[in-house]
Amino acid sequence: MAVPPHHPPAATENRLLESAGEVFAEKGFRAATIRDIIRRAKANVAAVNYHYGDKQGLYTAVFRYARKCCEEQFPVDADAGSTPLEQLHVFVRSLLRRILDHGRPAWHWQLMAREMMEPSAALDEMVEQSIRREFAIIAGIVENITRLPPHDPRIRLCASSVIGQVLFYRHAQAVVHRLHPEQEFARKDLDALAIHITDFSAAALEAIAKRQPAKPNGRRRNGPREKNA
Amino acid sequence: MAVPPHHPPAATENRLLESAGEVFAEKGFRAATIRDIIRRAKANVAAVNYHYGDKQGLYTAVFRYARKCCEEQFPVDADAGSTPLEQLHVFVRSLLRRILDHGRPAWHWQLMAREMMEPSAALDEMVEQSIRREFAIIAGIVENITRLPPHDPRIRLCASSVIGQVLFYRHAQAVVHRLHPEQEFARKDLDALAIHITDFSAAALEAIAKRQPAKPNGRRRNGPREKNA
Amino acid sequence: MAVPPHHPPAATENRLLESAGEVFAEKGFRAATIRDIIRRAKANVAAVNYHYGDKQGLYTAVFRYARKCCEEQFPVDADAGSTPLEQLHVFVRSLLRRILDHGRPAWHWQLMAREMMEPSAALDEMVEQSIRREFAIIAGIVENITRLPPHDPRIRLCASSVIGQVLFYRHAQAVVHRLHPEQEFARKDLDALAIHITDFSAAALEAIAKRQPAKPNGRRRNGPREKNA
Amino acid sequence: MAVPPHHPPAATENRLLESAGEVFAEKGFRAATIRDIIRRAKANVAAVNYHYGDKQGLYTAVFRYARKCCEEQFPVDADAGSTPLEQLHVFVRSLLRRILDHGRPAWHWQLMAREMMEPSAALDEMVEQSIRREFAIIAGIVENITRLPPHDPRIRLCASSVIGQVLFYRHAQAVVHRLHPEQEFARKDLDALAIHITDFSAAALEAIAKRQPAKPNGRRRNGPREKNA
DNA sequence: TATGAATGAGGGTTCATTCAT
DNA sequence: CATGAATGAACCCTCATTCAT
Repeated sequence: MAVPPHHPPAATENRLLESAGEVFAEKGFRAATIRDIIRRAKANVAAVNYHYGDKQGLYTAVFRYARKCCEEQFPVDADAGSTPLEQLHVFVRSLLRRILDHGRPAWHWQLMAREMMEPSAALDEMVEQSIRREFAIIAGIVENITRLPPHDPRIRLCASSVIGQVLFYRHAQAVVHRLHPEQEFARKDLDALAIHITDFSAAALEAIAKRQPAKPNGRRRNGPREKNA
Repeated sequence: MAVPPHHPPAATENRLLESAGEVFAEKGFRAATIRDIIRRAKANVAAVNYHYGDKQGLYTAVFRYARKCCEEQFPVDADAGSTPLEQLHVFVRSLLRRILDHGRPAWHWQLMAREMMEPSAALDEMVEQSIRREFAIIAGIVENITRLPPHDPRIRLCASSVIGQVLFYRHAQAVVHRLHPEQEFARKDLDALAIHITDFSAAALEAIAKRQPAKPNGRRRNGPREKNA
Repeated sequence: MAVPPHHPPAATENRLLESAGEVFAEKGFRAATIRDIIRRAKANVAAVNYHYGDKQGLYTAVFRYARKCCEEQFPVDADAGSTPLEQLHVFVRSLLRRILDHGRPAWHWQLMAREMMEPSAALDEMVEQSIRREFAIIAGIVENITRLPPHDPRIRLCASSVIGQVLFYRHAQAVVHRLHPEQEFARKDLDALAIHITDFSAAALEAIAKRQPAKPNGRRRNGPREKNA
Repeated sequence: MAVPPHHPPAATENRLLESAGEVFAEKGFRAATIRDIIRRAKANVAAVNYHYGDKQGLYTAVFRYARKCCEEQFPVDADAGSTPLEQLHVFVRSLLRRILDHGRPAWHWQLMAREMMEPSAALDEMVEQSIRREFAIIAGIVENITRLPPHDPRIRLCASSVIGQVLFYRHAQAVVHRLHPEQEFARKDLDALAIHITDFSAAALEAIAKRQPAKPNGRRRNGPREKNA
């Protein structure tokens, strides 16, 4: 007979994590109730405290679990795409799919969005363990396209501009639904969105690139005079 | 002489709205407790119920109050700036200041961000009463720059791209702080940010314009709406 | 010019008493809220405390008001009816109408019923000021019919039997409605009920009367042997 | 040997039911406070919510508990007593004891009285589950004594007259105490009362019987219902 | 005299957590 | 290991009452 697997009833823990992820994402940490979670997981009310100490412990466990799942499902392939522009496209499309596609775990990025708004210790871990790396990737792509010097602060700004365009559809999804009900978020719609964001960003970045080689002689705009031009 | 006002007109109500705004923005609707709010407002537990019916009533009142303040403080001047590019800059800078500058009420956009993530009836009102109008403004600016036909869906996408870049600093502020602690958000930093976003977006929009079949000087939506129809 | 009436704004007090009577009768003392009362009376929230000290004060005032109204509307005519049996009929019918007829003040006996179940100081006053007199009347009638000696305890029992049959339709009205939905309580139904109760009681009382003159030789029943007769 | 029961089976629940019964009977549903109940039951505030959902749930549970107790303590023996008159006596005495004797649960009929005055869903259940059956019993007895045809409405009136005499001492107990302080309610006093009410009612019913067109010995509804239809 | 804003005690309910089994 | 009954703190809300006007 084969040795029984390490933790036969780890099944309970997994169900707990899945349920907790869904509920936390749906309702937020405070509004989520343990009883809601254990009901979905068909577990006992004491199971949470038994396995994770308390509600907070379950929450952080959920985050680790989510990151693990996410990494397995979307391995970071920094060099997908042959040209920088293609890399940009792949990056944008991948991010867009991850945060909006109804794939598993669907609740991961909803949790992230919540954490961004109301950070807890979980966010620190998230930033260090994955976000920083992701940001470096897009920064690298931006650097390649713009040919800006490696530590030019504009790289950071441009990377933020790219990411901001993408995250908009997660953070402001409710507003988009209300303003433009015709906008859907099926796979093909996401890919169309990715193309737009890529084009938009590419044009901007290439404009910067064009100003680059010639060295900063380009007249920088100071902004319009405040009132009467 | 007029009779002195019955009470310092609704002093308690105003204190309540201010405190509630802060607490709701900080903790969210659920997590915010009435006791916290009335403690800050130096009011009584029952005051909320008396003036606003219940917690929910206070919440919507806070939103209306915030919108009123916001409109007084930042009157919509759709046509500030002489050229479309300047209009773009004014719009971006103004939005950035509103959502990040610590003007009064400082908590307004934090509340908005929460509503976007977890919409309630308050968001519907907000969309209809102000967001839709704001979006129309930036869409108009985009239309002028790109010379796209009025209802081209790309206008909506581009407008979203612009707004997304701005909102990023509100919604993902916590992440930005952690990734780039050197980024500050004083007035001058915001203005620098506005310049970047404007430049980035302008380049992208002008690239689109260039691809357009130079439908020559279509009437620029520029001057004030004709007064007397 | 005639002197203005004693209390011109006694109108407010009257509206207050009327409203309070209705609400107290409907919901009971505890469940009735001052705000409910003043809303119906179109009065101010402080009016109750101003005029009657507190809720309890209003309650007792309502009772006095109710008794006054009742006495005006149904003056006690102990000697209505020429024969004792007719007196019995008049008494029963009158009581039945008072407690069930939808006349003004409709809520008086509902209040009484509540007080009987959960006595307060108001009941003491009510007993001394009217119930005792009413009971003496029916006791007198019973005495006349049965020819029992004036202080025979059976008089009290019989009077209670008569009254019990009548009150049943007020106190157990809800049950009657459920058990016998066909039973209605319009004026004519009440009068039919009165005839039944009178007949029923008269037969019982006359049976006692018959046993009377012959002196207590009638075998008194001890009740059935407990199990096997 | 069986495992020892997990807990003293629902000891808390029973204490809760008993305390709740007392408090509800004393103060009524609205005025009764959960905190009062749990204090008497030496239980926790949340126990009520845990076991019964909410206050209302506890209330209906109390009613079911009371009925169960009552049925165990006073099993319905419709045919106790050999003659109809003896049956009448047994019925009256039994009802009187149940509603006034301080048997367990002492508060049951006080609750019932409250429900009759201010009905809730609990009354419906009570009517269907026990009152209707009880009323059928007394109606059957009345039918046997009066020899009225089975569905004669007078049967219902007479049964109501009997029950009304009994319930009077429950519903108007407070008035009786004030009017006739000498009336006591010990076991022997109740039995004396029962004799009076039986005699009073018997005389009335026999008078009706005498008026009946001697429809001779119609089958007396006496023996047990035939077993096998 | 009459008003309505303000108060504070206390109500029902919810919830994370613990503990004996 | 796992359970479910039990706990107590804290929440939102209601209400009679008061006070300055």
